[in-house]
Amino acid sequence: MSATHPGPEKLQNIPLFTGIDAGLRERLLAEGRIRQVTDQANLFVQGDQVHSFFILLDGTVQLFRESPDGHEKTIDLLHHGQTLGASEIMDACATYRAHARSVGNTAVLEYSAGKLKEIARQNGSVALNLLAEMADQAHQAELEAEHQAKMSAAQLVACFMQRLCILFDYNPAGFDLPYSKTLIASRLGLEIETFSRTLHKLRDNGMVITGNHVEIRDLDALSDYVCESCSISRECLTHQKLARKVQGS
Amino acid sequence: MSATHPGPEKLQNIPLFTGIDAGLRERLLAEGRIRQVTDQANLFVQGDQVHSFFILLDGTVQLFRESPDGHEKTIDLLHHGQTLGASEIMDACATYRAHARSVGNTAVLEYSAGKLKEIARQNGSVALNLLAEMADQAHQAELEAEHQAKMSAAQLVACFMQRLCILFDYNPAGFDLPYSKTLIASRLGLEIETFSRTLHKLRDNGMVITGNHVEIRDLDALSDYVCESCSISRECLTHQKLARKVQGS
DNA sequence: CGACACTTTGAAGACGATCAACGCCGGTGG
DNA sequence: CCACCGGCGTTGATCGTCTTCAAAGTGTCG
Repeated sequence: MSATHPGPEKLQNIPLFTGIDAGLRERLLAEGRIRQVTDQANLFVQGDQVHSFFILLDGTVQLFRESPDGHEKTIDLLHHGQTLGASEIMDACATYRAHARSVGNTAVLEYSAGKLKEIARQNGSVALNLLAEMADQAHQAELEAEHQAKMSAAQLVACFMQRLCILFDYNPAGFDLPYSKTLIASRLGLEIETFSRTLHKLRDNGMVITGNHVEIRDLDALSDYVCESCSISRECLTHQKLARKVQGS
Repeated sequence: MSATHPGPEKLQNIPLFTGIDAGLRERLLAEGRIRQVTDQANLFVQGDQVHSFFILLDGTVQLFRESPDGHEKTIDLLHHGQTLGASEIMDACATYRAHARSVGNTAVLEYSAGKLKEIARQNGSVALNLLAEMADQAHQAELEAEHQAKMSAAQLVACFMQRLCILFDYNPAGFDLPYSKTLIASRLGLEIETFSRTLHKLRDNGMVITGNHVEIRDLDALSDYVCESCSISRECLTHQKLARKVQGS
C-alpha cells in the first residue's frame, strides 16, 4: 500500500477543484508540484514561515501541536483531497500554527503560498471552494471543542469509531483500526492508558474491541449514547456522509 | 449604554469591508438592513433554515448550542464588527448550527443569504476578507478545542481574563467583568460552581477577584501559567492584539 | 535472542461535576 | 413598608472520571 506513485485517479475528486472547467483544472493541477513523502516526514513545522499550500493526494497526514511542556495534541488526521495551510495563508499570519507529519508514505500536491493566492484571486470558483472548505474546517473545529468540553472518554471513542466507518466505508460489524492506538488516543485528547481502558468499557455499549479489530454490535444504541450529551453529533455524522457523497460525484 | 441608535461610527471599521473603495462600501452598507435587537432576543435558532447573514454593529451576541439533554454550551461571545452565519452559508448547509442570542441591547446589519453570496461573488476584496475571517474563525476554534482538551479550569479562566484585557483594552491592574459569571462559565465550558471556586484559587497566581472586580497583580507569572500546557496561547494573544490593531486602522 | 516501540493493567491521586443548602439582591405585590 | 419570590452566586460534601506513576506483557525487526 505504498504511495510512491499516485495514479492519475488520485488527481481527480479533489474538492478544491470541483465545479471548474476540465481544461482549467488540468492547468491548475500542472502548476502544483507532486511530492512523495516517506513515513514520519514533516511537511511543515509549527512556527515555520508559511511557504506552501498542500493538497493531500494519498496516505494520511497528522496535524498536531506541541506545547512548551512537550505534550503533543493531534488536531486532525487528513486524507485524500484535504488541504493543509490554507487558513495560515488566508489569515495573513506568517507562520504555521501546527506541525504536519506524514503517517506512512504519502503523496501531496504542493503550491507556493503566492501561487495559491493568485489562483484564488483569478478563479472565483476555486475561491468559493476554498471558502466552503474553510467553513467546514471551522465547523468541525467548533464541534471538536464542544466534544472535548462535554463528552466522556467513552463517548469520544464511540463517536470516533462511527466516523471511521463513514469515512472509510467500513462495515461496522467488523473492521480493523487504520491507525495505531497511540495516534488515536492523541487525536481524541486522551492518554493512551485511558483510551485502552475505555475500549473495554465500551463492551457494555455493544462495541467489542479485540486487539486491532472492532465490532459494533448495536449501531443505533451506540449512536444514542454518543449523541446524548452532544448537540449535533448525529447531524455531524450525516453531514460528513453527505460531504463524502458530494465529493464522490 | 443602550444600543437603540448606533451612531454612524459603528458602520466604520467593519473588517469585512476593509480595503475596498469608500463609495462601494457605502453602497454595500446601504444594502443591509439595520436592526435593533433587545436583550435576550434570538437572531437565529439552531436548526432553523439559513436565511440571513449578520454583521454585529453594537452590543454582544452569545453563540451557543443546545444538546438533547438540555445543556447549553456557549461557543463564543461576539462584538462589534464580527459576523454571524457566514460559515453556514458558505458550507451550503441548510440550517444554522447554533443559537445566536443578544446579550443586552444590540444592533446588527442584516443581509439575506443570497445577497451575501452575490456580494462575495461580485467583489473579490470582500471574498478575500470573508476568507480571512473564516480562517481566523477556524483557527480560534482549533485553539479552543486544544484548550478544552489540555488546560485546567484555572488556566482556562486565566487565559480568558487575559483576552478580556486585550479585547476591551482593560487595565489588567483592575477592571470589572463585562458579563455575568454564569455566562463566562458557560463560555469556558465550566459549571458555575467550579468557576466560582476557581476564581479564588487563582489568588495564588496573582489574580484577585472580588465580586465583579478583577485585579491581575502579576501579568507575566499569569501568562507563564496559562501557556505552560498550551501550545500557542501566547501566540494567540499577540495574534488577537494584532488583529485589533489592523481593524483599528 | 535482544532491543525497542506499543499496549495493557494496577493503584493512587487530582480534578471537575453534581447535589444540596444558603446568602444576596432587585423586583413585585399585598 | 414588609413579605415573598426568582435569579444569581457561594460554599460544603461527595462521587465519578481521567491522569499519573509504575510494572509487566506483546509484538516486530535487527
